[in-house]
Amino acid sequence: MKRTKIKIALNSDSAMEEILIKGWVRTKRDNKGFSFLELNDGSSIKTIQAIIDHTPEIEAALARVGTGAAVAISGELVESPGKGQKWEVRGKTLKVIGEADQETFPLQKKRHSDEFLRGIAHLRPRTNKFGAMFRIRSELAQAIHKYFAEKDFFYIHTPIITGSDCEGAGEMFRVTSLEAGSKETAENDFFGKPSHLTVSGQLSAEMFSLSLGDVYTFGPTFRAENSNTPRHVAEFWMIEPEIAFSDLVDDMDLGEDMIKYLITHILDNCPDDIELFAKWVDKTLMSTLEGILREPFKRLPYTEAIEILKKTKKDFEYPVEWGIDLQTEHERFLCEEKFKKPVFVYDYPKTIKPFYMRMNDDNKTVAAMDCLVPRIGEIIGGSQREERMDVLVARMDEAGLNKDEYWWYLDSRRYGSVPHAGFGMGFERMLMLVTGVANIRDVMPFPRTPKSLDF
RNA sequence: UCCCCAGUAGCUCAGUUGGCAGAGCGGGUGACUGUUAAUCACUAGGUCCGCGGUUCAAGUCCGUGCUGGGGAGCCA
Repeated sequence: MKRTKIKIALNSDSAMEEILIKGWVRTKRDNKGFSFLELNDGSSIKTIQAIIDHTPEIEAALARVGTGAAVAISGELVESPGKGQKWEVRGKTLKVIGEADQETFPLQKKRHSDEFLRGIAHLRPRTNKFGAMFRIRSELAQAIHKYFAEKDFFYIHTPIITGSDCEGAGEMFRVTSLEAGSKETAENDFFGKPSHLTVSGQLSAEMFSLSLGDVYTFGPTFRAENSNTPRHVAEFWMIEPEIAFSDLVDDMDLGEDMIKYLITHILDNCPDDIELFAKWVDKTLMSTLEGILREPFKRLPYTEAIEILKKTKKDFEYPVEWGIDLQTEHERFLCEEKFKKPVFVYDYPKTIKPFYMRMNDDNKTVAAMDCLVPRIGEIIGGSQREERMDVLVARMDEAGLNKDEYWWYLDSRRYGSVPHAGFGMGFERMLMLVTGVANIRDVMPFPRTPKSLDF
């Protein structure tokens, strides 16, 4: 007989004379003459209760079963006479697939701290919370592809290994095939030049936007920053759409529409898993998400943001002046206190933004935009790209970049250049927004952070 | 990388002016004919993060290192 997934069994319309379920025991309750087992197989957050009468064989099997053990139970699916569940399995046979030593199995029938579970990241998906998390993570990834497919975007696989060592988005990890301690120079390394893990697929994506129109990348990204915060990791996933014949307003429209689509999709498709987070992790989750869906995001030019910050009576640790980059305290004030909703801040001073962002007519600001959301901060960072060859070259010279390294990038402006824009969205930060989880290490299977590379 | 806090049983934590190491939960054993993180009784369980120092005596005080957490910077 084929096993029935627990999710399917629990959704059954009718009783079943024969059923086989397999899963991990969450709890065993013994009575005189019979026992209850609750099984979870990961197909949903719910467990199915099995009741099984004691026989010598069953008792021998039960002696080897505790929390965490993997078992198979065959029997019939019947209406439960007990409270709390519609269906239960009346077991006839019990087979132990994999034992779990109760003296050493670290997961107990109680809540564990997030810190403890991080130390056993290989087992934490067996808990309700992390099982729910990783089902939602899967669904969110699928929703991203669905969203772009519906809008006729093309999915581009940009390279993980990059040869340009100055993409300007942070410290990079070196890639080499040389032995550790080797005195060989980069010319004798695998690629014959320095190579690194990508910090962004943007420059590559731009090339395909200027060919296929609307494109996106969705893949791993690496930053060798020594960041120790609940919002940063060394390896994370980023979504980077790039849209041709488009400006900064189109870019913000896309970002806002996408955030709303993804939230709606998760609320519609993961109600049981989201409920756990709304109940145990963030009591304000539902009102926060519904609030984001309800209204248009605030769109605020940087210059106006500075004026608002200067006018407010709040005592900021960092003084506000036109030309500074917004500090976390400023961003939080704008989206959590002043507007109480997601805020796009746009048209930043050119001095604090990279060379590829499009120069505005004031010659002081560039067409950049950051989307700030409550609690998480920057979830999207993007810009309209500089499509004018002469302006772009001047900006590269200002930044002291070697134009020879970017010959292919400049070619895209030399031949058939068009206005285009794009942004990067942190996939994990989106997951934090959707679930209310406060630490990015708890939305990833095996997070990579400074001084931490277990599993 | 900087600032702050923490590290005691498997987990969560208490531990007084420096004086014999504690609780709840979990585990084990037993009881119980419908339980829901079952209940009840009994029971085992410790490198007090590592190293060095002060002291008759250190979980407790001092120094240092490691690890974890929070805040900041960097950003997504």
